[in-house]
Amino acid sequence: MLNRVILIGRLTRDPELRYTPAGVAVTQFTLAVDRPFTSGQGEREADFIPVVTWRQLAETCANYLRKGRLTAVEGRIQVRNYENNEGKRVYVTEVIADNVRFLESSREGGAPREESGGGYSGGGNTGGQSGGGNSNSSYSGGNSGNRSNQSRNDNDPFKDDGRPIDISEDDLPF
Amino acid sequence: MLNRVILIGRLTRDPELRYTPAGVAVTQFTLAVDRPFTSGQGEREADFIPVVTWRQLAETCANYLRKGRLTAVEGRIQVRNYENNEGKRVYVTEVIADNVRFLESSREGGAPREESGGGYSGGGNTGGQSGGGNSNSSYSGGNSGNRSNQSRNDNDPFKDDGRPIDISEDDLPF
Amino acid sequence: MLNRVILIGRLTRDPELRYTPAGVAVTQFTLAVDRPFTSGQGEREADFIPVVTWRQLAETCANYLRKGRLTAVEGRIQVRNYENNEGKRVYVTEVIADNVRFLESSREGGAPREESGGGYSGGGNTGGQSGGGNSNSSYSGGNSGNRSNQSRNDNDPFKDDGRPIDISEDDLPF
Amino acid sequence: MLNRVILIGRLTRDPELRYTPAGVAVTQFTLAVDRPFTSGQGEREADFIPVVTWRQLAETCANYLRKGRLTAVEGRIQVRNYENNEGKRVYVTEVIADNVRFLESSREGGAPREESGGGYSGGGNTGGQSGGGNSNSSYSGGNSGNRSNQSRNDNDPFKDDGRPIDISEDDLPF
DNA sequence: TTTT
DNA sequence: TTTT
Repeated sequence: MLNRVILIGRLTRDPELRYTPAGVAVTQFTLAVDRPFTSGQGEREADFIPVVTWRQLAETCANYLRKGRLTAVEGRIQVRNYENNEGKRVYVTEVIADNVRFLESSREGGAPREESGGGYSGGGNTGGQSGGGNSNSSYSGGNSGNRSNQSRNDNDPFKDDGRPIDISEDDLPF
Repeated sequence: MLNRVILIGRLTRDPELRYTPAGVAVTQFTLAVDRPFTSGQGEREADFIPVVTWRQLAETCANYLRKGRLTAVEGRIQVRNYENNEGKRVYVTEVIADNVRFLESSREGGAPREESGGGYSGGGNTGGQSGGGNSNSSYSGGNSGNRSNQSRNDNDPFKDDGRPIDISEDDLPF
Repeated sequence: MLNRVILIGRLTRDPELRYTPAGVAVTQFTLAVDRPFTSGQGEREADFIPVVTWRQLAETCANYLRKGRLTAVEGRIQVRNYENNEGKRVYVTEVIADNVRFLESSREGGAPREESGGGYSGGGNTGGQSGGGNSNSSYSGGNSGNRSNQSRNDNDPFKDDGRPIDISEDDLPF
Repeated sequence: MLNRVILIGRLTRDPELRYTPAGVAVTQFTLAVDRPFTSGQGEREADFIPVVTWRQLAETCANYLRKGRLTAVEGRIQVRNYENNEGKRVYVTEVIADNVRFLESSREGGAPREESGGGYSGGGNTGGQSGGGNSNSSYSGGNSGNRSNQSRNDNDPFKDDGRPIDISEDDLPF
């Protein structure tokens, strides 16, 4: 009845933009969020949390987010499952974001911006923050609750095999 | 750097209380949280989100929560992983709760209270809400960020096989 | 850049529904939220937090919420200010809710339902939870960030003097 | 029963550190949080939200936060009230923070660091981010729910008149 | 002015 | 009284 998540962390890699067969944009990235304590061995650990955005917000994330950037994400936890090759049910947990804030612009922290062989096909993702400079931009997406992209396991309908995402149109609740 | 989750949903089963070898209480349950929209087929779906509590809060949850009860949970997302029998890395995502609110007392909604063959060994979990009646109780635990219990997959160090949880003491960050 | 509030508490009175001159519905109520600790004198205290909802969500809240009901609210903090009669600036802080969950239906807890002399003019607020029984209902409003209603001080443009709310149309950001 | 706020915004001024008569540190600052929409006149507005931190977290905030810095805050809404000189009840709403994240280090954005005549007496607030550079620091305080500092109105027991805060010891719930 |  |  209520499902709200807020995360601040850094992208572990450049975001991946893909499109459903119907042309709906989906961007996936993983946020490394440091834990607020150290492990028994005194090491600082992090949780690596997969995040999914849809439509306009997906395009914006693909254009402006990069590996290493500090980012705030607001959304809800979604648990989907599918049957893998061995007939075993696999559970995938992701945060479906409806609000993403870019806490670092291109000029500041994070990894150096390498526009090269990114895995995403959004095109035109040059330019960074138009106004540039120190103003941390922020974009927020619609309330679109959604199915989501994830590419960890075999037989995953969202697995990235180079082809468009294979889901029926009417499985998309928008 | 920031990781906050708030959920309201209903327990899918009675909670399971177990103890680490060092005697630390751990309670696991799953919250069914209805999605705020219907699927393409017009069905109302839910996310089933595993929740873990530790120590005093674990005891209280085991004592007062039951299948079907409406419950609010505050915590953080934790992603842990382990290698399964086939040498494959398995990822488990859970909400480590540090605050749980019982939105229904024994008298109200939820499933009827059946004290019988619960899977937990906490003992003495009778009594329900002392004052009972209409006062929704609420208990909050320490800040204990923690390793967690989960019992879906083979080789999971937290899998419930009847024996105490098999983790090294110094893997427990408290 | 990010502003998110989640509250669970009880209504201190029946909600008040009013309309802007343009006919936009606004409902105001106050949530009593118990503090998680006791005061120096050992008394349990509460914060009384004003909540404002707009449009469809306002109508639904006016119809289904009543004094004493346990309620969850999601929204953002808004601070508005105006000059009072003595030329002093007065600050008003409210939670603008975009999501409200009714954690108790009419049958359960809360105060008895007295439809009588309510201060709101929404009309037709009979019926309660259609399906009734144990299913806690929940309604969520649009993303409408908004100016808001409040009736504490003199000269407050939102003060309830029986007449419609006196604000210019183009002060309403929707 | 549940009261959680998460904000990201910029300090409108340097933080103010003070001490209760018992020597407990209290730091107050205001966060400017841009609204996610524009006003009827097309202007981007902000909410100015007062934040209060206590004890160790108060010291850390006074040492490392400065006007203009992008900051994340986690806490709860508190509404306190007192009678002013004219015998009128005044309500003060603040966010009592238990977790503050410094999203910009001294090197990056924000106003230039002017250590001079700050209004706080914490002393030794030199050094900035030790390691400096790109690592955004973050400090989290205890669960201390607390009475709080604020200096807007006459007769406010927390008003800053240069002398220590005038509250009875046993009004401090810790 | 406050809820249970 | 407000930040970028």
